[in-house]
Amino acid sequence: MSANAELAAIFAEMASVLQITGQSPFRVNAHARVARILGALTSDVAEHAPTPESLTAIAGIGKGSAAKILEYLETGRVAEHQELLKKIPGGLLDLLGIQGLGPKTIRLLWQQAGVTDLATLQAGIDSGELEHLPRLGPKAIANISRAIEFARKAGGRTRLGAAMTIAQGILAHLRGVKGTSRLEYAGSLRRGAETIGDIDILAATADPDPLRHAFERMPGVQQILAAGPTRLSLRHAAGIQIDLRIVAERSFGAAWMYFTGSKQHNVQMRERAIKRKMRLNEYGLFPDDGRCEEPPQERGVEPVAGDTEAEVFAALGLPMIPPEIREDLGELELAKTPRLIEQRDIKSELHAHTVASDGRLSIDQLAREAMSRGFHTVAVTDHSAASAQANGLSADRLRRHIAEVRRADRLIDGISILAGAEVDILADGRLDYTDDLLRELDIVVASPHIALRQEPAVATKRLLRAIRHPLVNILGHPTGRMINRREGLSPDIAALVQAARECDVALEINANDIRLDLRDIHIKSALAGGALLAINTDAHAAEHFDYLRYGILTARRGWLTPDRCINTWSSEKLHRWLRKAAS
DNA sequence: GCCGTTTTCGGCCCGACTGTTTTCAGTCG
Repeated sequence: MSANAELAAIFAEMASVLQITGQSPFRVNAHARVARILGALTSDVAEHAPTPESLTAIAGIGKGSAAKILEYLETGRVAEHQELLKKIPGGLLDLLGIQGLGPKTIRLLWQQAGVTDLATLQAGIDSGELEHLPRLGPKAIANISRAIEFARKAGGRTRLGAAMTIAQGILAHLRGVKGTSRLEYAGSLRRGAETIGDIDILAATADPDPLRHAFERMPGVQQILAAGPTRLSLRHAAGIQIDLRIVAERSFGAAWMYFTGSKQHNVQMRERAIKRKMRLNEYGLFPDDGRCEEPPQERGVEPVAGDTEAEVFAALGLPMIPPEIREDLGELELAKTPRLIEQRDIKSELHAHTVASDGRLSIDQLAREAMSRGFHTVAVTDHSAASAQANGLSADRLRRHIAEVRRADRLIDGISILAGAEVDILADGRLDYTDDLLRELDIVVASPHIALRQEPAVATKRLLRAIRHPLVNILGHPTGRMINRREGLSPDIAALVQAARECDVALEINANDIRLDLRDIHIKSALAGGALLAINTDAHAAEHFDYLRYGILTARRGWLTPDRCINTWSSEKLHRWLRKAAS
């Protein structure tokens, strides 16, 4: 783990302990915010010999946190963190993850019933002794019990692609309900986060009842968690919570903005409204008339904006900020939003497999699928020999495969088919094919598949060696991580970026939603460091081309503009770039 | 704990819903 990630974990843990021990919520927030900031930094906090001044220059980090960061960099620990951990049983921190259990209740359970972890909580529920605690009746206990069961079964956050599929199904189901004029997904799903905690759906209708009934009775509903007039919340058999919020059409923009978040972005937006003598909530942006006893929408105050998100942003003097970058990471300081990459900008697929290795498509089928997506170029990049589990190609098989690709390229009009390979980066950084063989290819994607538990320094050296190989064009899924399955490598991204820029190698954003590698903050680092990026689906089947949307969402989260992505280039520019690398 | 075109002290976003409550605390997003 990088210093940034370790420090982020320390601050997050401190926030949790402070919460359970009943400290000021503002102090808790301050720690949580520092954790978030550190986790999203694009450069290593240990670099450039940080000083108290350089650290407090970062918004949200004050003198106290700066001192703790420096203490960690010097000694490898934060004394106050260690002290805090002694104050409560470690198992209590796990309980914060259970839906419906907050810090106050956890403290109550601990101090008055001796609950110290998940096991003692479960025992307390089973024995019935918790029901005698103040504010905890049979219903509350039953809810906690079901939440534990759900957390155990669901096993954490849902992958972006899986959540998107569920959300589309629900939208399709609700779209048929009469009177519903608008229906959209929001939340972290709309922001394109790599994993989704719950699916947020927003609807506008003049007649909420039919919609509420349709939502509660749709297939897969396991438990209704809340069902008010405008907000419903339920658990779905797919192992994810789904929230529906119903608003009037005139509030849709403000509500969509609120429901899309992120939470921290919303806080910043509302504070900005206050500074401008206005008040922002999910019903609209209202002039502040100084009366705060009742919210403005309930007093018939005419909103300044609210129909559309663009209106609300404009009324606050902001450009339309794309959902993917609403993370309170500097987006409100923009005078003009960068033109982020879009799916229609993509004109080539440069990493795809055929039946020659572990794909399901022939060369011909792959080419026609790419053509149907409007691409001018597709690269056939089957696995190299070391990937035996993926039926990787020996040198002889690759030579015959190249000939077949060239033949297909001659026979099929309308797209250029490149002969390439996804060549394994061996544990020491050597490539799995000889230079003579690599020289016969139009494009080389070099990727790590084995030895993915290497120490960061070893991994960095290994990947740098691959980037510096003169015949490599793209570094494929650089960390090899698989979401919810394996962590992958943690190389020094800044070092990879610098080498990639010097060697004119593109770093891949693998669009398969189990990979999404590089991830958003790495993309930001790559942009800051001047490296090129590629967005590839790593298709093994026709439908895998659909992964592109997840690659695009991730790229946008990294603020990627089309010019820096080689897949947006014209055929001429792309092929010139590839030839230049070969010469 | 952090921050400052009203502030170096006194603020710190805003609303929906539930359960155990006779008026609201806790949780969530």
